[in-house]
Amino acid sequence: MPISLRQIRYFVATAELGQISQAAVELSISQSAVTTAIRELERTVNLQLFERSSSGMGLTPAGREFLFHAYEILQKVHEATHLTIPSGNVEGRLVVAATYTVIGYFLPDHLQRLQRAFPGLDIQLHEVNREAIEEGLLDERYDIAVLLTSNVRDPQIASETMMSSTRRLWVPSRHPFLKKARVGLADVAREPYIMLTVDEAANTSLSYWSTSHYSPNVKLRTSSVEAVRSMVASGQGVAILSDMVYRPWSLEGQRLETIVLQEPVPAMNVGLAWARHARFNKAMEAFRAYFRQAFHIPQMRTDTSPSAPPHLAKTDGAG
Amino acid sequence: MPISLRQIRYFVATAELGQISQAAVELSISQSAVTTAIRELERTVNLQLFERSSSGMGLTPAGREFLFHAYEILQKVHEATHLTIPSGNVEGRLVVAATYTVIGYFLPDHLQRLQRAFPGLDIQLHEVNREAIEEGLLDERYDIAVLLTSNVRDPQIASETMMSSTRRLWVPSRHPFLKKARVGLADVAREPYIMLTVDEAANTSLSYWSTSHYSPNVKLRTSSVEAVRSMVASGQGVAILSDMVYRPWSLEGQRLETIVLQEPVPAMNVGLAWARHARFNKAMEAFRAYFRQAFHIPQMRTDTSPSAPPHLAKTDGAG
DNA sequence: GCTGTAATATCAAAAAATCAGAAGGCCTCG
DNA sequence: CGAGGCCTTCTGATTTTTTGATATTACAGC
Repeated sequence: MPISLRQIRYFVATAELGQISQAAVELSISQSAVTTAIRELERTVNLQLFERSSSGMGLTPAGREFLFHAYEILQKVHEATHLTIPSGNVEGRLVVAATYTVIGYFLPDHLQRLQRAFPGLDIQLHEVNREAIEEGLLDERYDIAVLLTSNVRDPQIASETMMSSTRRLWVPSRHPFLKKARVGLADVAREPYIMLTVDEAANTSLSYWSTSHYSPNVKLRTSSVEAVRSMVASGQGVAILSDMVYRPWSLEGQRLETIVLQEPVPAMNVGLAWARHARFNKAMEAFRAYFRQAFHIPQMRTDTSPSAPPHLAKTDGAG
Repeated sequence: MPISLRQIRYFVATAELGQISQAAVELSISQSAVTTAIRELERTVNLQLFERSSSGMGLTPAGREFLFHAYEILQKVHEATHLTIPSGNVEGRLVVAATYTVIGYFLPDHLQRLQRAFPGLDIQLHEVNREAIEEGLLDERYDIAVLLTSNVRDPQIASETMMSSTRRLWVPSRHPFLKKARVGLADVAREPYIMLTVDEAANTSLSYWSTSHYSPNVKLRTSSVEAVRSMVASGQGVAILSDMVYRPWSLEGQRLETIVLQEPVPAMNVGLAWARHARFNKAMEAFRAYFRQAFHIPQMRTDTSPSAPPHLAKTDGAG
């Protein structure tokens, strides 16, 4: 018999609360219903997920593994049931420039979704650095760009931040830092440090470390967020990571805590940029509209496209 | 009302077959059951997923997006229901060395799963290059290593390949190459090329390109597999990618084909390595057993641990 | 313009899954 | 050794899902 989401939901509630009876209260159903659902679940996956005791239900190793997958499933289901689909049927070519790190760690999913949302849109992606992007936008070689907006210099370039994620210190649970009133870079400098080498993190790190008088004691550099998480969780070091890599749930045995540092650490801002003088065509509007909805930025009216966005009209009436 | 996996399964079948009646046959249930399930699904996600016509059901853009998510959900469910859990309760520390690329693109998931499977196992991960790994294994500074096994040189190092994935040429559908009897590097050299910069792909590429007399016409270098897929699918270039990044389903509008190249292109081999003289302790056995089961390599008996693996005993009786 | 065909939609009854509540067993703690 | 938690099992009630028959719609051929 195939499993159901109902079973997964009951399983997760029980795993989190450690007791079927508690889970039943949480789920507002009877406790026997939960018992049966879990029994059937165990039977169909052919694994013992819980250790039964008089004090409740404790996860077995198999159960922990299953819980992890269960979270992933529920996460995907949530995503699927909360789709916001950009409307319209845009045709045409859009020449997009993006920086290396944005292409690597930010764009991929969005490119896929854009392709699905606008099958008629032909997105030509170019990987160039910030300077070349600014030039290219003004030259009209690129229609629009995706980059770290805090780095944009040229006043003729307009930009809009889509995602800003603050950076925090990640430590294993029971780490002494958690008992301190305040933790600063001076403290961090004395700990082994796991450095993430994506998204200019390494460069940005250097910038904020250099303004302090300390430097991180780098134990390992890696481009894998998961590796950083694993290593921090297992007590091999600490890291300063942006909230972008936040996971909505933590897992037993995967104990991570975050601390806001005493010193201000710059946030990571990713967003769009375009030439102020540019006219927004349908493709550009669609691209922008997609990102606005993806990051829950209030939509603007799209009645009179092609048109320059309102706040551009102020500085450049040639829309 | 929350959605159910049943609805998702019916939705997927209908989306794939284009007709509710066909899907009903495929699912061995009545047509009206499918109709109802899909109607309810559309109602709860509040999206029109299909365009109804007298010829059947065509996906709307929202439907295509949902289908993508539906596949992900079913994929996760499949994973969750087919867990193979390494047994045992291993305690202790394991010092693991791995190369940069392996840490970045191969280990993360496995590290997580290992942590869950063996909560008592304290994995100390070190990122070092191949040479240092070989030295470190012989010095007993590292217990075991994960690396590209084809690169291992020292005969005192034993290795075991876990995953071998061949590289193929990826082209958009309707590409002229698909009509050719044979495609070689000479042909590829004339096409814009999207180069993936992970897993030593760039280096390896150079090695097989250099043995030919051609060189790729690199249009874009990126570390994102998804970006490569997007760009190849939208006709912006071709790429030579390993099967490791294979996705079990393709999506309309995401049309990719693969071609085996005329010239032999080296496969990518990832695996474990250890010093031949090393005794396998419980932690090492567990580590190895985990990977063996993860990649469906026949299990060996683990009765008399600690012990050297059988094929080592031949060359080194000091097990 | 019929008309046949092939598709989805609708509806009431039947079947299946799920649920609540009660009874029972096991364990722990006082 | 008894009370209180907790999980399990059982039964009948309830809800969901399926079925099978019956519209309804669009299209193609005559």
